[in-house]
Amino acid sequence: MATVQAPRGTKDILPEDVVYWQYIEAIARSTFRSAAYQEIRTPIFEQTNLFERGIGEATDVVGKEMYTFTDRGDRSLTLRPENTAGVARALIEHNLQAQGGVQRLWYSGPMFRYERPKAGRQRQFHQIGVEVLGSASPRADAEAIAVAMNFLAALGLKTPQLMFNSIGSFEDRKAYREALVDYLTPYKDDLDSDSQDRLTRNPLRILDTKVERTREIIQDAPTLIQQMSSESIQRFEQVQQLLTDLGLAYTIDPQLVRGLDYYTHTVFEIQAEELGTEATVCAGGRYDGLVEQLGGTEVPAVGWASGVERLLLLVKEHGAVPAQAVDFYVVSRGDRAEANALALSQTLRKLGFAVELDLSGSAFGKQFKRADRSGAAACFTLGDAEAEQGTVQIKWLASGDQEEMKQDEIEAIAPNLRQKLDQLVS
RNA sequence: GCGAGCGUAGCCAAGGGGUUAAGGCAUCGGAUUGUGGUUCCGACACUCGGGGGUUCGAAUCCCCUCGUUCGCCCCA
Repeated sequence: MATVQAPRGTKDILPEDVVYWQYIEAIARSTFRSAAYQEIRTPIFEQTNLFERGIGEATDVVGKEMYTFTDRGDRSLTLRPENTAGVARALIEHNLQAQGGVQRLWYSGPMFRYERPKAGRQRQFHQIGVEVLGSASPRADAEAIAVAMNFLAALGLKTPQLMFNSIGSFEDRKAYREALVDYLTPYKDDLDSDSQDRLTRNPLRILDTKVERTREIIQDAPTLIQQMSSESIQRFEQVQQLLTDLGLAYTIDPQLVRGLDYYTHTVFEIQAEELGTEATVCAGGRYDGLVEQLGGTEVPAVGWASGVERLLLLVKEHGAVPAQAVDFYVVSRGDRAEANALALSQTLRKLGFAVELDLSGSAFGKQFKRADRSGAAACFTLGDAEAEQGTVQIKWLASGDQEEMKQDEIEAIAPNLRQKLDQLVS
């Protein structure tokens, strides 16, 4: 490409799409407010080792997807590939847990992963997520999931499927990893090459392979739940009970393993069938060890993140986010009238109206055409005659009714204008 | 990172070696020089993502490259 273009896997969000983003963000805000979550904003880049320590060096995200660079001070920095590590870091750094009780936080912003782009997957993408820090209660898990479901429901998504599993404690997983490796090692040569690789790096991921032969082998492999302590199993059952009590339908998916190392116990995904391969619209789980692993005290936590681009695909499909129109459109022609029109626009704006001023200087007919298309309720017209007499024509575009008034009366009749606008809306 | 498809105007597109690159939407101008939503007329790609090659001749064939889409991997 000879001309300039956005980097691969990034996208401009143009005004016609921004209305959808604002819609999603507004619903997120009100959903989180209703559950007493507070917003937190952390840096878009962090020290590289935060992610290495938090997410895990063996993960794909850290191993091959990070945007890492060295700054002028020779520091290794990384554009955040997710935000849980950053929030945990902020919690530690500002001693938020010392304020006692539970920290319920939410965030929204861009994340970066070096991946091959496709529909619903970009290199710069956006996540809205929540983190509940400081509670080990199964109710925290259930609440976080419930809030996620509230959010998706409020967005009007009809078919979110909640997939749910427990991957036990770190100890459970360690025991399971050994059992799994013991079981698989004799079959090593029969495994696909990816899985052979994972046998040493990340054996749990072999479970969700799609390779036929490997699937056959893992059919009879030991299961995680067999290795889980009775406490872990009890915890798993408690969360299930709570979800059931809340009337939330879920499917237990024993194959569900998250890609990041910090998860413990509860893991879940919410999927929307319509999206095909990139169907996961929200994912998360419990991460009891993360804060401690990053050098903080022991802070049990649970959270999730939702991909805004994917939500956007669904929300757009369901249509119907009203474009916001201006209240008034101001049309003018002639030097004095045009100057008056600018001043009038300002007056109206200061009175609280949304006003678009036509700057074209073209024929009144053309300007009216634009007034019509702008969706404004009324058009204010100023020409030579009005400039001469200090008047302005107000035409209500739906009815075609036109009235004339003095320019300096506008302030006085503002309440009437407001009233008319409100009537038109209802 | 691997395999495959696609790339013609702001948008949706036809055209698959022969020279004027269909059509629709949008936009702009006019009919209507101070009054809109309809209608009618007109304008709107020295050029087919970019670079190179084959050919008398390339949007059409070949190579490279960039972007995108689908599958794998992984993931929100």
